[in-house]
Amino acid sequence: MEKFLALPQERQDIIAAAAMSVFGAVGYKKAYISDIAAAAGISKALVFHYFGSKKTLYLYLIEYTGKIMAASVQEQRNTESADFFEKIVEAAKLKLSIMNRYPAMAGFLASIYYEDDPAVASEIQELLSKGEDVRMQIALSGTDESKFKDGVDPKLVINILVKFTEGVMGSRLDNLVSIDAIMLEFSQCVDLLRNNLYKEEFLK
Amino acid sequence: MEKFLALPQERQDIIAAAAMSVFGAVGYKKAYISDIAAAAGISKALVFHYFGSKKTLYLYLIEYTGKIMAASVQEQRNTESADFFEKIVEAAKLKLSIMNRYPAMAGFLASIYYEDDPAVASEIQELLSKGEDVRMQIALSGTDESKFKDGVDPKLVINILVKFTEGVMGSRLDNLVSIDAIMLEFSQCVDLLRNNLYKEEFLK
DNA sequence: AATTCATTAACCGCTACGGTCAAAAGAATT
DNA sequence: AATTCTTTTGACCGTAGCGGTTAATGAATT
Repeated sequence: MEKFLALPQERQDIIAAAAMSVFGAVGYKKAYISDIAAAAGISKALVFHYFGSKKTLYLYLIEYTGKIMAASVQEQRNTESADFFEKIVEAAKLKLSIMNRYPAMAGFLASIYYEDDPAVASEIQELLSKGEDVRMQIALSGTDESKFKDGVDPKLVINILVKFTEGVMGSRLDNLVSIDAIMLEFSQCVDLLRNNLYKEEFLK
Repeated sequence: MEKFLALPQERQDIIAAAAMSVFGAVGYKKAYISDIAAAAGISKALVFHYFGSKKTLYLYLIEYTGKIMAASVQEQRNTESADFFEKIVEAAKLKLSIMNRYPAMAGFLASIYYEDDPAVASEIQELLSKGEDVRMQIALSGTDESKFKDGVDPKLVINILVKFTEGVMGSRLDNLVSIDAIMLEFSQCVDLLRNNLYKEEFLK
């Protein structure tokens, strides 16, 4: 695997993205090295040259994504936005930026959760315990309920925002709209909600 | 295929669900009859006895789901709710009820969209042209903009609701929460939005 | 008991998988 | 330009397992 790590970063990204994409789409067993190689635009033999075996590649990806997730959560902790809506937006921005750099990662991480092939099942638990979902951590942490208008249930607002965010993230998986456009739209929507759900006096 | 159609409905449902689930998860080529048979709790040979070939089974499912979709859209047309929010709720209810009866159908339909195996590619266009997405039809049809408060952009509201709905539907795919609970929560959220985004005089 | 029909285990030919390797194709060095 | 060294691949191997068939099993019907 040293061979692979000696490659220029850009090349590593291409290959890792191809592998994550294929593994994520069909799971460990049905993810064929030939598919991954084709997606990366290299020969099958070269993949084996870099990683030695399919299992090694898979485990490398788990470790790799785990590190990125951990670093992201860390980064999130540093931006201590006070306001509830701001937190949501920050979390979404972070996740979108990750998905921008590693477009296939979300699908890969999701697939790990369901993977049950005995060849790799045991090694998976490790990552799962570490890489908690970013959004939930943010959304569920101390909401300042007093800011909401009377009659507005904060739990429902959280639910709307979480599901809305999931919907936005989901739509990103396929299509071709730019990150910036999505993020702008997202911010506007969140603003609209804040403007109409917060009491007047808390609108900045 | 007459053999299959002669089966009790419940049995047909089990087998169709298993097939949709596997096809939907991994696509036509990597969906093995042995996997489908195992998921349905029957032998591989029996699947061939019912359908003759993998392709026949696949095409049958496309036709089958197409009919259900068409019937649903029809049913939707009959419930002419006047109000925008009500329309959203009605559409979501309809889709949830379909997903309740045919849990694997959403995934299967989604997968059809990306299917590019030459063995079945041509036959797929047929369904795609017919089975337009239910939500969009509803959401984008004549919105009564005048009801919204000043400063509330209806496009953003539609976006929030569509993405929120997608998020709700997506969460349904995995977990075990009951349809009713989801639907109740969903209605509450939509109500909350209406109560805060409509002008006072339109809140019934 | 003979007939019919649903169901399957065992099988067949063949595709294509994971993995190897010798050699082609480039770079770098002399 | 010849030589060495590294990167990359086409062709190959053994084998797992695919789509599909068939003979046999068993339950029900007459």
